[in-house]
Amino acid sequence: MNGGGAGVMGGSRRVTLNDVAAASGVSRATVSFVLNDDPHQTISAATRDRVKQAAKKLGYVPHGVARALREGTSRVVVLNIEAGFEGHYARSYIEGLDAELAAHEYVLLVRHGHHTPRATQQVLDVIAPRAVIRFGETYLTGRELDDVGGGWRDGLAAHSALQLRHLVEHGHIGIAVALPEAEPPLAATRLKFTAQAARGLGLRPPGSFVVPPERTACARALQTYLVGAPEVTAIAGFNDDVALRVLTALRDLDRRVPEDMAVIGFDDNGYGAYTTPPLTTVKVDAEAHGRLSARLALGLDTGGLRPPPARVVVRGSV
Amino acid sequence: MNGGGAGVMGGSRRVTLNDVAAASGVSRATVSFVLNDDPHQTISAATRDRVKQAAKKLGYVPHGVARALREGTSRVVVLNIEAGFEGHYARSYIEGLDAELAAHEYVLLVRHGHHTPRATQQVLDVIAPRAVIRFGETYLTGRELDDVGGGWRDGLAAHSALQLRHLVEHGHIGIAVALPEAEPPLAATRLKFTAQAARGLGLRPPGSFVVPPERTACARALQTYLVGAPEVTAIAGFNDDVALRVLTALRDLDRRVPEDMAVIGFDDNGYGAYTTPPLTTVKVDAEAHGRLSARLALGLDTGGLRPPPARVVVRGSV
DNA sequence: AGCAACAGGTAAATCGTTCTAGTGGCATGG
DNA sequence: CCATGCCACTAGAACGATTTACCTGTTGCT
Repeated sequence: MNGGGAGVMGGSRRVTLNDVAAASGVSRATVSFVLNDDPHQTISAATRDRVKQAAKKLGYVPHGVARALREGTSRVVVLNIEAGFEGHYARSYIEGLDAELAAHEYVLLVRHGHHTPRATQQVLDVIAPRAVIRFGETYLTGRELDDVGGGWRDGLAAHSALQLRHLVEHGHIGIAVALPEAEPPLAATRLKFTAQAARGLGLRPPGSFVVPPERTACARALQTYLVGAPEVTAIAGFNDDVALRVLTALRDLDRRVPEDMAVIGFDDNGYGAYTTPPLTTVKVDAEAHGRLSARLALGLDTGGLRPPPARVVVRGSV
Repeated sequence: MNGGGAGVMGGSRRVTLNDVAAASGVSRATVSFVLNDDPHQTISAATRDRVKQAAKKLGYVPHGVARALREGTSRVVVLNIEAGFEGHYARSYIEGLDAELAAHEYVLLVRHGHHTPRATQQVLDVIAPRAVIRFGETYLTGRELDDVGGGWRDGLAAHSALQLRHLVEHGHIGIAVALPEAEPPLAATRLKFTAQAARGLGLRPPGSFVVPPERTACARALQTYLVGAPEVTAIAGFNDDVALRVLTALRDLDRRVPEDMAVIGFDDNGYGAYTTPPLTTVKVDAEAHGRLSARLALGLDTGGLRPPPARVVVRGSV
């Protein structure tokens, strides 16, 4: 541990710009210019080399806090992600975001949970992030995707439509949407999208029902709903969690899937492969979306970044 | 928007200590002393009031970056969490950590994914966090829990033992451990704990097998293993994910659960309630553990914080 | 009176960067 | 010969807090 080579010494004093300046016999300013490749300055090649060598030898690494104080903003991007938005989409989104930011020397930090305005403000004051991304918003609106011509094509709306279309293509007309118990904002939006998609497919807007988490309650809720809606032959889950509960409930009610009732999930969470029958679902690769968010947050060119379309993973439930 | 009342003005200049000082007719230093309740300073009650009033009226909020530069460390704690450690435990751990840190005016930021040393170093340089917690380590060793007399009693070791004990209490002697495909560090440790626990219960160390993610491969692997180990009557999953796959595989192999084979999961992920039979599993409430980590990270007293013991959620699979 | 102790402050250094405003020297042009 | 411009670089002022060292009265005590 703590070998002497390059980099971080254990407890010893920081190597600062001053040290590098002293070691290479120039001023602090010059060092800064060299290391930041300031285009407005002309520095001789010789000096440039000396400075770079010295910096490397001393293991200089800029102090982000000082830099942030001076520049007014740190090289950090914060992602706020509310509880309940986890899932495959979020994971791959974070992955892409992280990778792209890292490529530009930025660090991604994620804030989980329910955020009071006060706490949010504190984050701003404490680390002065370059940008704060609100996962919920981004995901819901797909506005970022709009900016590169995606929008309805690649956003949540498109994915909702894809789910519905798959059911229609398999001959279903009576379709119901299964919603989780508590997720008002997202649920409302997605329901809206689904309704729009239905209109586009020549159907009437699908009805919906809430799936409680408890197993017997779940079966009861489903039965009650189905009694009142005998035309329903397919259920579209708000997400895979809900769809899996529906699958279980149908089994508990002795209805066969997909013969008696088709079920489709949303945002493959990985567990759908292990049920009987396995769950057909919509899978979205959000890695590119994450990268896109990163570039937008940094104000960079989004050059040709086109998220791949979502696709239906056909397993056995429809 | 942007009303004049309390708090954060939209785009206007920051309110600094200087502003407060000017407004209350004292020096910057005095303001700092007052607002930080510096015990080594004596400030008259009158001045104290004036300063506090002015600070409130102007909506002063200390600039964390400047403070971090001066103090050498910011009021941020970073949690590194490697991919593959998600689950109920991690979620509730994060929740507790977040809450406790917030109570002490600290902010929790989470770093996801695979962390190169370089990137990790950058985090340190960029935000100079008060502490960096490595989720994997904390979780594995349970050292923190040791410090309050928990240790083997409340750590991963204890939980592994609990899982095994439940099987033994239900009459099982031939026990096998099901492992995920790729998670070497954690898997090895947990296997070690399980072996120790087995010894403690008078059993020989359980054998283990790997559960591939793909469904048919999964069934094949299980069958192969069981042929070579006919004494096995119960399977302990490394986590719920694995246990659920085992459940599916058993069904695919036409073995009844729990009559022909018992299965128990680990770290209730919520999906176990919806299988047939539903999955019995070990549930750990890590909220308190998170709080504990927070206090330790801040160097505070851990006063009487005792994580509740893990418990077995008995459903139907054993 | 003489002197310490203390209350109630203030000025200025400090953290490590970035960046503006110069500075001295040399070449070019009229 | 002098103005101009460029090259290569430097001094020092920010950024916004904390904190040390010091200052100026007042008391209290002998």
